[in-house]
Amino acid sequence: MATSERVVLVDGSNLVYRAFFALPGSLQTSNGLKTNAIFGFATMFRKLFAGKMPAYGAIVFDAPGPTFRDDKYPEYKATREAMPGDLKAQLPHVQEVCERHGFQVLRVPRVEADDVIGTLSRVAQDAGHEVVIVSSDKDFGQLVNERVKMLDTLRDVTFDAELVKKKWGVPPGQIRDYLALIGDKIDNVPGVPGIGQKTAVELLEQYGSAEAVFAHKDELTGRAKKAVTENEALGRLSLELVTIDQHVALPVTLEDLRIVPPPQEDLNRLYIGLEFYSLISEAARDALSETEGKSDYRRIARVEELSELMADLGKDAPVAVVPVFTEEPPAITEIVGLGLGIAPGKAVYVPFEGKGEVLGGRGLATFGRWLGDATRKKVCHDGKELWRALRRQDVDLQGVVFDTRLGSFLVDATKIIPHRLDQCAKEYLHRTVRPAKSLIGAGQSLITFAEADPAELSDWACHLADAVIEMQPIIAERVAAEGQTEQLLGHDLPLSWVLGQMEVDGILVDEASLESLGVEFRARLAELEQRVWELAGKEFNINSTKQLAEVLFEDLGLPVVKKTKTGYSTDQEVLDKLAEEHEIAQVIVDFRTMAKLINTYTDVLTKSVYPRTGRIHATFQQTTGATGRLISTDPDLQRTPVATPEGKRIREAFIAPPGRRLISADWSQIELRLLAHVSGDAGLVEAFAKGHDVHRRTASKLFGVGLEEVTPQQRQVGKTVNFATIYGQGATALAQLLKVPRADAKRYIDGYFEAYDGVRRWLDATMEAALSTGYVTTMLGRRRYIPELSSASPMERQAGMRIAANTPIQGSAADLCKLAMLDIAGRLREQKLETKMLLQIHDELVFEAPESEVETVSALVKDAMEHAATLSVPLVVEIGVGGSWADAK
DNA sequence: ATCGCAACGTAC
DNA sequence: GACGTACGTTGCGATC
Repeated sequence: MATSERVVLVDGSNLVYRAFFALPGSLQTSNGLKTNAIFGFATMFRKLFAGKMPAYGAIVFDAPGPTFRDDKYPEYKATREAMPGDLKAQLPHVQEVCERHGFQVLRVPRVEADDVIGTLSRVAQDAGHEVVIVSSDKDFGQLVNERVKMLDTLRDVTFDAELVKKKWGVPPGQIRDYLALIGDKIDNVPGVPGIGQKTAVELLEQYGSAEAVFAHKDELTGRAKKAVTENEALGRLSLELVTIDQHVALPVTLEDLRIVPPPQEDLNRLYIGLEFYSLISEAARDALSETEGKSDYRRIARVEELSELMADLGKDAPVAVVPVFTEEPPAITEIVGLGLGIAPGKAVYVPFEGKGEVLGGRGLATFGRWLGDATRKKVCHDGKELWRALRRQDVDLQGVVFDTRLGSFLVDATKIIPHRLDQCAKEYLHRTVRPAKSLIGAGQSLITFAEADPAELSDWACHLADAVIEMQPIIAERVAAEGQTEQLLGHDLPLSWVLGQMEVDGILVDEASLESLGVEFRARLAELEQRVWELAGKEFNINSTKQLAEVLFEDLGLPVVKKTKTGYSTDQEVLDKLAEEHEIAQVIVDFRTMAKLINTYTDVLTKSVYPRTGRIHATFQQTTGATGRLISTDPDLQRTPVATPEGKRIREAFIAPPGRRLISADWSQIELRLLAHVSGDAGLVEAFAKGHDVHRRTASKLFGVGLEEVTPQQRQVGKTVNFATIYGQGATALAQLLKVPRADAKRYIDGYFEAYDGVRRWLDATMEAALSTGYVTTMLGRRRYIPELSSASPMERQAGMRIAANTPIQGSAADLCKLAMLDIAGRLREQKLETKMLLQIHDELVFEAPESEVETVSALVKDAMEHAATLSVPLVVEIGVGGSWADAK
């Protein structure tokens, strides 16, 4: 028998309809031809060929005229509406797209497309081929087996027998019975009226087939019995209608469907006519890589092969290492396998767990020697994530010489966020990587990577690793061109390991107190809810701003303070105003506060605790914050409440274990000090140099009073105006913030720039430089490009200006903190201290220290943070120590 | 059912 | 028109 080849059978009308409705009608050529359905088809071909060209293929449509089903049941498909004109007009072009991919278009008179596909599928599998049916129609579920899969290209889900069962509740062998029972609205198949999806699944589980259900109708009970007894005839008819005939006579043989790819130029010409410019470049690139030779992807099956592979791996050229996890991080997952990108087009997949032949724990232990060998050079895309996962398997990843994710961030932080591998492959290689969804499904049909098809998984991992090894030199060159190589290799890459350690260590949480806090808050929430309902005179969902607005502004007739894009605003500011009018407003504010604490904090934090350690192991994103700030996710610990008494109680649940203490160290007014430094403003620098209260000083200038005469209210204004500068705020915003007339706010701003004219000059210079170069820089020379500055919209440009004002300050503060973290991590290591750095909250670092180290570490940390950089103003760090995070502040 | 967006609130 | 950087919740309409 010939070797197994791939046969792709496309359910033409299914795809054409779905593309038509899924893609916007705005997709059209300049002369008005709608192209959404055509585009859907064209992108499908790109997806199909992303792996390899199938050997055979056909697109099947229904031929006009009746079929045997219509003879049998005149109402068949009778309810179907005529094809929309916009779609009909696209059909000839769809056909052309198919033909120029080498696919035949089949229409067989008196035979429905389903039966053509069914028959071809049988012929192909009998010949030993692998069949892919492209459709989302559940009818085809009945054809699925070992050799036949069903592909939903729009959702990127491939159905095998297991997924069919998962999705519809019955295995492929029972799909026709299932459909016979429940019917099919679209095709107007009646089914057995009275039997729904749930009952059908139950009946088939018990009896195995529709036929058997009919045979045992007397044993049934309740509604099912009545339904089956009364409608058996309809059920039998339905069974005939939904059964795909796999033995129809066809005017073609499988061999007639062998794909002979027409010249690429033909397709390009067609795409140019249809204005599918993005696909033209794709096609041209695909053609190019085709001429460069086929990719060499393989899979390691035995440990012996592994040893051979490891011999010279990464000795000279670095190797891309791309992990496949059981499920998508950041959930704590295990490593399923590693893709190794050895050279462009050449990759290997090393499977440790999962389906098919795998190397198991012994394989990982063996390969761990290579992973831990610092002399073997590796390239990662997010090495921290790999390092962290390997740590759980007792492997210490060493020898990472480049990280494409960190590199991409330094090339241009904001063009793509958060610099995932798929985004980067698109940006730097113009390559679309196959989405994970296509291997593991989504939603209800979600499986783990360990359960994915081994051949596909291997191919996918090789693709990813290939992308990384091909991206590396491109990104390295761009990083160098931006002058960021030192930043990458000297700061960001080393810092990633420090962050990884922080993530692995995690912060200890007092779960019991968090939970009792939750119970208490919930009780209070219930009371507040009752009170709101009482005052409103009815029960409603207070969380719904829509319902709430209705109650406030329609039922109670309260005055509308401000509006949102879609209706009335009910935010804090509005409620504060309404509190003067009606008691309900304050209760709603309290309700919101309580709901927030429960939903966003107590509940989420409790769920985030990792049972094995009793700790929360958040992730620190290094490539998300546009200014270079670190970002904590899963959970977001940087937003742990601190302002209110209730919020503080949440921080009390973050604790040190017995014999240890938490140390919190935070910079005082880091951003204002940086503003003083970068602007060199004499007054501001002097204020900090002399240790004056800078908010008081600003207030004294604004109000023209002596430092001693500044009232607390005036100082508050000074503080707000100081911050306004950092954020590039205008008079309107400041006025709202201070609740003063806009004219007063304007006077404050003018007064501010009069008092600190160095700041004004710096802002002007920064703006000028930004406008001419298109970017701003931070202390360490990191760049942020600001495309908004050249926008046609004045509003966008204004936003660009604010970004330009803020980024050097916020970004430099981030730089400073990263420097301090690197320094501290190094010193803790050198001095063999047991203290662990756990959290970074932008200007605060939190440590867990043994009692005996508290004094040493406090001094060490203070010193490192205060001398992270030499500025024209002193840096001041405040240290707190306590048993909990709340106490340490 | 699933997805994306709006509104809101929290931190620095 | 409006305050820079973020994350994450709930609700809700649209999608298929």
